[in-house]
Amino acid sequence: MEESFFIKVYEVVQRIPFGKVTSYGAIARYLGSAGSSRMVGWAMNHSHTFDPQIPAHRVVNRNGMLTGKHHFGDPGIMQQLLENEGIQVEDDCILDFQKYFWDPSLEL
DNA sequence: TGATTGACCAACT
DNA sequence: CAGTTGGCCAATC
Repeated sequence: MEESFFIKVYEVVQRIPFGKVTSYGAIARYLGSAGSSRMVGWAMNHSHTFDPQIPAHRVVNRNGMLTGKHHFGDPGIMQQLLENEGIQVEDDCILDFQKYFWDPSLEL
């Protein structure tokens, strides 16, 4: 199966357990290219095109900041989804980010 | 078809 | 210490 880079991104994101989050760089690095972290964000932008059920809200930047919240249709949706999973979010930043951080390279 | 951008990260100046 | 640049892959102009 010759899956493209962004296809693999979707696979990883879909495997993020409930109540957990990860970062763009972590996924990109797990795939073998730390520089492709931008592609991860781009892939999330079109995630609904591939599969609208992709939990893109569980993917944040390295600082745990909800940088892509604007791409969920309306700002605030991303925070609502995270809080719905028991994750505390304040000022567009995840509290105890390390506690909820899920590294694909550790699980996969 | 070449150049630019994109929800980032890390290193260098 | 803060600003800039390089890097990666794919899509859009």
